[in-house]
Amino acid sequence: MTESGTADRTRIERYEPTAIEPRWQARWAELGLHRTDLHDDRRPKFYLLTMYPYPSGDIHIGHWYIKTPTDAIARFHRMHGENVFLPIGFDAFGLPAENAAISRGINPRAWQMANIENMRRQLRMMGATFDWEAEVVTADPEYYRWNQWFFLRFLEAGLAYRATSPVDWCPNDGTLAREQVEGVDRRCWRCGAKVEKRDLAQWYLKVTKYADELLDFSGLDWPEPVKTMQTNWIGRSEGAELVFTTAPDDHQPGNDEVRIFTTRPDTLFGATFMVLAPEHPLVEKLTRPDRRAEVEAYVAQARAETEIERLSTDREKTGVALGADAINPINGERIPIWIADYVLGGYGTGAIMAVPAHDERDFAFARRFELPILRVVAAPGASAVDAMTEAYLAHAADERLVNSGPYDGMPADEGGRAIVAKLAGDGRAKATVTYRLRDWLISRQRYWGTPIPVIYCDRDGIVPVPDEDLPVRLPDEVDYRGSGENPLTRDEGFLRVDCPRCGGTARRETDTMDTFIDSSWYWYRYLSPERSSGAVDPDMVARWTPVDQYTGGAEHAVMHLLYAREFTKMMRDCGIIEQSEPFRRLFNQGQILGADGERMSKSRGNVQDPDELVERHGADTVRLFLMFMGPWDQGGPWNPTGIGGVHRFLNRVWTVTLDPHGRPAGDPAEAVADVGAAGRELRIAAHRTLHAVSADYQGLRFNTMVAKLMELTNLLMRYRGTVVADTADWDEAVRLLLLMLAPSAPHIAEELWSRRLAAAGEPWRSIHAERWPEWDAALVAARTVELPIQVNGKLRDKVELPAGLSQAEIER
RNA sequence: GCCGAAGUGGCGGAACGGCAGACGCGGCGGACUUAAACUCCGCUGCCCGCAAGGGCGUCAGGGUUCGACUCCCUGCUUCGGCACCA
Repeated sequence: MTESGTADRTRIERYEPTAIEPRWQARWAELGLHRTDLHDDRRPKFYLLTMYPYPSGDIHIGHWYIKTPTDAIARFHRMHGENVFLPIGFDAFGLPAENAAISRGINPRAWQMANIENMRRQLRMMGATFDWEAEVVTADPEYYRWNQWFFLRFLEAGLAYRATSPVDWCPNDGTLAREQVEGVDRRCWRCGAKVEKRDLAQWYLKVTKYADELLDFSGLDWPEPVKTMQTNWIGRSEGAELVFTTAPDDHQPGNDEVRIFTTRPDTLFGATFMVLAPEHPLVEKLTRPDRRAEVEAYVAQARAETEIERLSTDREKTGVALGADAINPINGERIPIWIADYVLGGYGTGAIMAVPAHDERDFAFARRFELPILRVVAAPGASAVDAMTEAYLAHAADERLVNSGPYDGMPADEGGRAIVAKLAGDGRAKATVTYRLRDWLISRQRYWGTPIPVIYCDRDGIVPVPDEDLPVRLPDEVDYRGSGENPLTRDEGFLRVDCPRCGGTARRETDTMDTFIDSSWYWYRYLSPERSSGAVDPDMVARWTPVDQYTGGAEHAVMHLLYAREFTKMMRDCGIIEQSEPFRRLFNQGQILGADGERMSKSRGNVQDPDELVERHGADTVRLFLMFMGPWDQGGPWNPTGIGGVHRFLNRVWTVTLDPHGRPAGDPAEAVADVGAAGRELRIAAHRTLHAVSADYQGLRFNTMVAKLMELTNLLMRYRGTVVADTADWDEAVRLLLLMLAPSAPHIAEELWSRRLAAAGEPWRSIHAERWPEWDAALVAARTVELPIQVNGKLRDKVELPAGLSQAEIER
């Protein structure tokens, strides 16, 4: 390289990314650079997973933002001698395809497959090293049959069940899981329509069984916000279940048990009324005849309540008295029973004891309906009888029980325990734990999903489809005219089936599964996508999982990322795998918004098409620009202003590599006084850059990684065309620069590497098969430290001192 | 309301408790060019000053420290999540 430079300094080839990128992509495909031998156990494995895309049609720059740094991670780890597996697939079931099919009158499968074909092409343009051999497409019967198979295993294990209860219902998507209802005004996560309640028989997965286990994140390197969100979502709450009984009156005999959940058993003496959820099973029985009309009207209103604006939690409380009383188990006092929508049917026992003195909501309710408020907890010195203007919630260590009979004067905590202990004696109390987390409702009244493999027989009831009859295929030719109602419900060919037990005429379940089922295990399938004898290959799963690094958006913190953990635990409990957690390290990259700061969407017209950028600047520039924009977890509005700077940087890399001796007209080359010192400066800079860049790659800090490569390149530019460019130091710096650039800008690095090899007369070898270089620790360590001398916080002077001095020596 | 994250030049953003503003964009000036583009070089936080130099600066206010963008407290703003969870 060094001697050839002088010969041809005036006319080096220009950097033309579009000329070199397709060539190297083809070459890598030929070489199988991306392909992973999953059976190779001589090298440490690195399972790198990126959330598989939904094939919505076109890729936008947001896909690149997720995927190209992920490819850089893959290449970085390969250069460390690891056996990296970076698979890709498509999340092909789901509503958008079905809607598109309805509006265009084409089959969702055909539409989806065309989209996938297009996305494959666009993904390849990134120059990313996805292992396409491992691809899965969830709408493929050979994939979704295993969804059905899992469902049957869960059914056998008692982890799947059918129940009728009020469910969240979206007019477009049908039923939704609880996580899929968003916001105060309760809208569908996917289509934004308002969600209502409906009573329906639906299939559930018993994920609440894992509530406690899901709270344990030990051994997982996950972002704190995601762990916090999941923890809050699971909502563990310790307290006690207390049993009240109904008092007899003229209209009913009483003595029914009403179980309530409370976190404050210490306030039991302060319970001045009781509130049931409107849907509580005892409402009907307890309602006094003269209250019936009002109660029924309230229940009906509560049922429809999601259609009414629920603008804030501090809207005025509503409720109705049933006209019956309950008996407080601790003191035998009669208190009135009300129903109110602020008590939720699905949480705890659907009933509460109301202690207005010590609960904000109960306080507001008591004020509104003029119910008594009795203080039972007070700080020392506070009056036990004064009128309260707000609920007293404080939980100070020195507060004492008052108005609580024999428990007066006890510290609140201790009093609570004593009350529970007392009532526990005759079975009227027990310490319990309640969770916010609900079982996962997986039934969807949609066509484009995995059919739930059960059959309804008049004689045998619910009959699971036998394993050998899987998959239950989704018919391709269906009539999906109309309002979007599930066409399976009128597809006779699909519906009619013989009962596997009695052989009689039976009907198939027409609901399909939540598509989050598909995404709850796809990374296990990547390990054996063709396997027909089972959903997953247990040996491969044992060897390759948990996933070492997962990358994707944070928007699924309590959806996909929670479902995935739940599903893994269910698979484990069915003996399918041994793992308990799917993803060891998680990174949530930010989201690229449109230039207007809104989510990119075709309808807003703010979508940035990457093809266009690639055509103009090349894939390497686009990749690097996305990494350079800012911290990867940050995202932000799309602003391409700086992309030229990144392109110029790559141009300079091109120039210092191919034309070290050139000097552009107009650039006053300075004479280098001391070549040795300059070379040493270059060497130190190169090794320090390597040290820092390695750490940045490891920590996924790509923006500073690129900045450091720019700095090194700028330094090389300074010595370009001087005698320094003839030194071995220069040559080494360029070599390190290319190696460090290789994971992020793989095409230009490969091109320049090959030219260097050719110039040196060495046989070609891909830069991506090179080992990541090692830095010289002596060069990285600072020889001297500049110590600022400050007086009263102001900089007065600086001294250069050798590193590693003791404090006493410095002070001297 | 509760939980979480974040507030640094004109802009995107850097900074183990130790020279705030790396790197890039934009801007200004210059070289090259018949000219322009490209490329290259220099300057570019704000204020005062011809200059040397000085003052002020990391949302606001307190605190810890020889020293705070960084740690602690209080408040404000923005973004994300939750939504009466007893």
